[in-house]
Amino acid sequence: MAERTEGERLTELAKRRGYYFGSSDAYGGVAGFYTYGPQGAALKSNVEDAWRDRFAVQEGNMEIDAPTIMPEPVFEASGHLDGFDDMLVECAECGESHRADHLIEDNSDLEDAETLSVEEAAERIADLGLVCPNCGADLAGQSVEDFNLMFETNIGPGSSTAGYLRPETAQGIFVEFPRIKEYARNRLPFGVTQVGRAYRNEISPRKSIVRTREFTQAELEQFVDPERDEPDLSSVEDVEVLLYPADEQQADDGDYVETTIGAAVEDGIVANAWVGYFLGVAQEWYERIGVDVDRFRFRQHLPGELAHYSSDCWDAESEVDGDWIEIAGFSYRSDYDLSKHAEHADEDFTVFRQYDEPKTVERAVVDPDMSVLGPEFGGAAGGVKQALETLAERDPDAFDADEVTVEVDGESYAVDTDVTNFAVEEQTESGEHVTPHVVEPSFGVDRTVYTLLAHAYEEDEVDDEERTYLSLAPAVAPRDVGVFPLVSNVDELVDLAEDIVDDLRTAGLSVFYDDSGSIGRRYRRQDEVGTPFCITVDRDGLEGDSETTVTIRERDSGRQVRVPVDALAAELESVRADDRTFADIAAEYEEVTNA
RNA sequence: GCACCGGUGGUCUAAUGGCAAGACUUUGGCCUUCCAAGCCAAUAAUCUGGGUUCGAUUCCCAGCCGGUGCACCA
Repeated sequence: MAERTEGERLTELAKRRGYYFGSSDAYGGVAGFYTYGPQGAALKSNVEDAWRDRFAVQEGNMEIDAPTIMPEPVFEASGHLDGFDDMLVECAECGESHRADHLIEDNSDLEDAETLSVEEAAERIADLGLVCPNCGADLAGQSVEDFNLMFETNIGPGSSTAGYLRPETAQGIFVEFPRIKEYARNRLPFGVTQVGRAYRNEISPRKSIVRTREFTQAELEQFVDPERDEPDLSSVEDVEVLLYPADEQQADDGDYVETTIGAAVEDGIVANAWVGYFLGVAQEWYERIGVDVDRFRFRQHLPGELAHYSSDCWDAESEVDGDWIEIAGFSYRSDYDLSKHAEHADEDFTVFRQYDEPKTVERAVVDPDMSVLGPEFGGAAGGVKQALETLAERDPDAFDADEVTVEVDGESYAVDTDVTNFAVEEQTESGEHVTPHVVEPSFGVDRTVYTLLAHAYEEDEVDDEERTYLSLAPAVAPRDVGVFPLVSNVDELVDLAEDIVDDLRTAGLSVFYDDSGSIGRRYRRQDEVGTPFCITVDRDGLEGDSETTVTIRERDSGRQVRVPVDALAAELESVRADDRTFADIAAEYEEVTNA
């Protein structure tokens, strides 16, 4: 037992107890896809609900639900098409993989090797006599492989419209921004969330549900005015966090920085206040759902890891089996995403921001006489008009001369200044269009679930016997409570237990009824799936004149208290909602000491 | 994708070129006791395909799945 790693024991338990298992096993299985069993589906759904509550409801944000398939142009705009279309060539000697396009570009005057087909790239490599940069072996004859991490599909019959399964949920939000901003009444800041599946055709899925080809993300896109909006840090400034900044990672004796969100933002460790705000929110949220804070940190991206548009990015990481796994990313993305879509799509991805006072500005304008330009320039007239408008904005002085010259498609056109109707007009501007900046907290739901299970996995000894239990937080545990009659051959006990099951289910709790085998066995069963409480109906609770009582047993400690039947639903709900703890309940009622 | 190792009931293991064994779990029955240990019974497995062989779960090859390392993770 001791030799098996945490991950192996977890995988075994997950399979046996219905948390998750490899999909399509009946057909040999398929790498990178997992099915959540009854417990896992409930746990995951509880995690998603908890995330929704914190990042959508409590923040006053909007949630949308976009399709998982989107047409090709979306990913042309987002950069995923190019970004994923890497050509790799592998060295036969040392096994190292290299970007084929980069190798060719570095060793020839070709600038756009990315546009080559894989066959052409392989030919170039042979022609240029390229060798492996790692070991120097000849790369000629090695096949060049196309790497597209997006799943491609066809939309509709035939194959006219190419589509892709989204590699992240975020694009669904960015693409719909022009309409969503209307729902936000064009006022920044506002946040949009989405919880859903995303797909990446990973080369090598690993580590059970940590790296899969289909996974669930919970993402928030916070749209802010970069010049005006500041987060309200007051609610998180005292939150304590363990930071691992880039410079500490690079230092020989690099160490963590234990600080508070307020101090980290003030000291500039976390450069962006919005990022800092969400780190604080996330820290508290992770704690609440049961992440072990001693095995949790925020790690800053190293300069080399940063996407070129991102000025600061932090990952939330949890420790499992000595490895740190990324469970969320907090990225300042500037206006990159919306600007990209604005370039490619025919919609307005800006928000109109009104000035405090309308401004009067002088603006140079032209109103060319097309009845002259048309006959004179023919088909180029339209282009000339546009060029004149641009010129008036950029260089109004040019219109002081009798004649202005503009270039359209390489041709020069001279226009009589009178014909342009150049004028400097006073205009009233009430505001301006701004492209919002984006702060993106992006959570991996599956990895969060994995972390919760790994951090909840406990083994201890009760009466010299080994016990395995999942110390899951009541807020996310798949089952809220188990209900047992102490023995199954006493009708009174069974009847009352069944009544309690009905009552608790009516109250919205997830209840598991069990009357088979010894009571200890039933407790163990629930311990292993992580049910936080078990209610046992015994004779003692039915005797005497006072109200009927049953015992509630707490999973981690095994402590029991005797609680009136009428109080059960309210007590259990309050614990699930984090309003009370078992200790509060224990203090209020009589503790059972036999056992 | 490469390399190495592995793949037997739900789970963990055993064994075997000739009827595949055990433990735990599960289910039914008995029992009735607050922490998996009682009794009886039942269900349930050799990853897939090809080859060698009279016969393959076993040996060989390929694939699939899993673990580890490398690479990859925009």
